[in-house]
Amino acid sequence: MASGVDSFYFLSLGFSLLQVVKCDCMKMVRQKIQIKKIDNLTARQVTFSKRRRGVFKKAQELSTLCDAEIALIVFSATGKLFHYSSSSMMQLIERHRGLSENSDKLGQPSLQLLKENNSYAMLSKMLVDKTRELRQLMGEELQGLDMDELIKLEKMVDGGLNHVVEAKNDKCLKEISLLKKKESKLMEENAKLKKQAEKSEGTGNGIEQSNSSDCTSNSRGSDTSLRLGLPFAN
Amino acid sequence: MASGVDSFYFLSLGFSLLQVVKCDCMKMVRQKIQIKKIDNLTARQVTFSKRRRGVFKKAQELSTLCDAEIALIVFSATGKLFHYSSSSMMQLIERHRGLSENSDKLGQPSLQLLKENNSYAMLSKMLVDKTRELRQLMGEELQGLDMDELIKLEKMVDGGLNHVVEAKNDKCLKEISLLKKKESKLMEENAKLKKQAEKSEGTGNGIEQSNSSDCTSNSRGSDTSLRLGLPFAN
DNA sequence: CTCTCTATGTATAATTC
DNA sequence: TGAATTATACATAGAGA
Repeated sequence: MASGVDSFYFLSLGFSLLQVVKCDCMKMVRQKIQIKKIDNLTARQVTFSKRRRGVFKKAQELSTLCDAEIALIVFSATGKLFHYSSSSMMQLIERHRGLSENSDKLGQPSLQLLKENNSYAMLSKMLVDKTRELRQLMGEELQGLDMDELIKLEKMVDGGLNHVVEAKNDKCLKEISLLKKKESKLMEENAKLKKQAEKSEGTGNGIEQSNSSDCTSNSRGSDTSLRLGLPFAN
Repeated sequence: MASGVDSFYFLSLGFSLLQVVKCDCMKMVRQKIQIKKIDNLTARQVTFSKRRRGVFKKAQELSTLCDAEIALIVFSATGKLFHYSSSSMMQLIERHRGLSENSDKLGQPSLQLLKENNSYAMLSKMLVDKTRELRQLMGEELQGLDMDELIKLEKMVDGGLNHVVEAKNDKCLKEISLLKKKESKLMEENAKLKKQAEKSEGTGNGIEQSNSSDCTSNSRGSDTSLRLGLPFAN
């Protein structure tokens, strides 16, 4: 209540000031347009270009924000094609066909088409089911479940989590031990080479060559080892 | 120039007034949202339904204003279909097919069938993918994943688990409070009946009957309440 | 056709019922 | 669910380059 009154006063004040300003120096007063074909060709083209971009943007946003699949096809008055689809246009179109009313009307005896549509619809349904299952595992769309089902679901997800963590830890340990092995092997090799280099120090020119060639041939291995090793803080 | 300055003052004044008003009685401050999947399921559904309507409206307006032909297909995350087309969906789709890719025309008589089979195969593939995803969430078929993927998977499953547990706890608490309410109501009733029974004690045979019948009819409710209440140690 | 700029119309996020 | 409300963010008409 109070807020309504307050903002009303504010708006009144705003508008009256605006009016004053307007009388002094404003020329453009944007009209509220009505939705019917724009007469002026140029204006129509400009509007088409602007609004087309707007619609495509909105479609993309909807697809991203809400995890929806969208296909959008636009033909300009001159026949130019613009289109967008969040995934595969063809797939979306076919899915649309499969789900919306019978695509081939008038008793078309296309048995094969019928069959395909049928099994297509079935496949589609399976996909929907799987998707819902997936979403429930991710903790969404849970409102229809009762306590027993929720507990069962929790156990499933918990079990899954355990498996994943286990697999992760295994992989982690394996990678670590593998890298440690590589490390010690390389250190060994390194030490050997250093010794060799010390021996040949007397000749005076063997150092550079052997060092550089060794480095290049081994650098990939040791680099990888170090890079991968760091995150585990060992 | 002058207009710019004027309107700037106006805006300043407006905003400062607005701030004052805000401090007094405004609560809602709309945030600028970023375009990425909305986490909260309810919010996502609400946004989907709002923005979907918005996109469809924009599409219609574009079609009317600029004499364009438009087809729009939207699948919600749950697989529900929404669509619009300014003329015939089929016709637009066919036109799109004809123009978008002239890959294999000329003498291919089963072009349509081919494409349908194609998308059928694609749907099949999607199903396979979803199934694998499902199995991975359950902690199976993990051997192909590297550390990064495993960590990502763990986070996903963990998040899912949290959601499920949360939903379960909510449901549980709700059931408990409902049952407690029932319990107290029944106890009240019970006490009343007991009093009544005491009054009629003079008759000599009313007590037993009323007590026993109350207990049996209420035992299920209170038992459930106790059993469900225990895990939360309250 | 594209881009910019500004003032405005419109869509919509957040919230309540 | 769906329907309001409100304040804000965003889209876009109109004009010019």
